[in-house]
Amino acid sequence: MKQAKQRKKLGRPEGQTNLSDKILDVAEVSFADLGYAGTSLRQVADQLGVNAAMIAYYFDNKENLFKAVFLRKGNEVAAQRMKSLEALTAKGAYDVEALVRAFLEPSAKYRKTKQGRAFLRLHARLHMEPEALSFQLRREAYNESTKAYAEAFHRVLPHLPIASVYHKLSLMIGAYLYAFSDTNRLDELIDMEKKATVQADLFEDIVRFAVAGMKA
Amino acid sequence: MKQAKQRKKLGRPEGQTNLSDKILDVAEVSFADLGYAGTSLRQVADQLGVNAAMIAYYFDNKENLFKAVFLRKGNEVAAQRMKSLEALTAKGAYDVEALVRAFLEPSAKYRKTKQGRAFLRLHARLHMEPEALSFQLRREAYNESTKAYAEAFHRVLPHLPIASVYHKLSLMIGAYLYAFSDTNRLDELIDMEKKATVQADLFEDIVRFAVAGMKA
DNA sequence: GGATTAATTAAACATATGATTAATTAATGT
DNA sequence: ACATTAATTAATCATATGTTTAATTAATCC
Repeated sequence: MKQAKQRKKLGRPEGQTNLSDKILDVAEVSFADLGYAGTSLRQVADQLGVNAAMIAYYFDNKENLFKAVFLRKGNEVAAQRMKSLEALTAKGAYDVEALVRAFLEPSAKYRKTKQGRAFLRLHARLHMEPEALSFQLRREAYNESTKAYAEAFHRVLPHLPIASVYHKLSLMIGAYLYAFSDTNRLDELIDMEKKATVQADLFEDIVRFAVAGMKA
Repeated sequence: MKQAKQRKKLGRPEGQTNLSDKILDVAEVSFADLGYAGTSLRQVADQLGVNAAMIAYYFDNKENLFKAVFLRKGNEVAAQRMKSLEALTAKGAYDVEALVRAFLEPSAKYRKTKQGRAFLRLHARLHMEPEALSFQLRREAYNESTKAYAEAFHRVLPHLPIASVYHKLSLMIGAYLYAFSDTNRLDELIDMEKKATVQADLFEDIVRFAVAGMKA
């Protein structure tokens, strides 16, 4: 028998709840699956069994919540990319493949958890949206590292004009965004019998594809 | 001085208005720029200076309007892809590059008009959304032609398992979706001085990148 | 231990949304 | 010419939304 929606006790609860982190997690999944406009703050709060005003309490408003969700992991990705690039630079020598791996690895790591995959879906959506907010957030999180990688690629592909390096980098980005978003319907398109063949390694496939594309 | 919002004449207007096509056009831009959930039917109607009930009159409801918008050009793309593939098959011989061109050309053509570019933005968004409606529409529009191309690629790349061909095809799709969506911020990232260098041909860049990736 | 601050709920606000219905006018069919 | 059908507006419905405010309770500070 379904228990009647019991009234919660008023006022501050005992102990600590870590509510603001929980809000980020639930919102991340909702933004990933329903998008920014499709996400209702009330529904996010309901999933946590918490009053909707708590979102405003911790994050002021919807836009700010979205920023917090995106930048939480977005900044991590950018930082790890920069760190790997600096390591390669310090080592003195790198090639196209090393750069491709260093660029993609931070995102690839998120594929291992449910919450990480939600971020990757959200991330892919964000990149296909022309809204000002999306552009602003991507600028804030990624401008620095993307420019650094473009210059690094330019160093190992000196025959290409820098504009062409950016073009290719963005083709690589499109490819991995789609692959990591889990929206490519591969499961639907590949017959079961044939699927066993190559469960191989999606990541290595992407690296091979991107390396060849960059060098072409 | 702003003219007061004048009341429109009641009843059927004289002549014909082609309203249902106009609704599709305006909705296409709105879905592209604001997404499905972010699009308000009232705002679409307002842009046309028409009552919101007209959308229900022609398209029943929002979901149905979205389907109509997407399938209008989505089915065109699929049909053109199939036609090109049949032409290649009839000719007897084709290679990876011919297949890549045949697959991408129908979408590339839409880049020439404002309305076509709106479709490409909408199209890219749709592909990164995990919602059931998106999957259903992509299935309806693209399953047949995508399978046909996968088999054709398999014929010219016989050493690759079919599952791997699908993987690569989907990487190529991710790349072109992002490139044609005009959300890749290339204009922002490439400095003005450097931009003049290669305004070259975005389409040829994509073809080179994708051909190399498929063959890799 | 009393005052202050932090974390929570309940209630309400203003507004926006997708959808439906009834009335109205032009076009079409007979 | 008249009846029917097509295309439109105005008004309304029910509901959902993001946000704000006041009340309430626990934790922390002095």
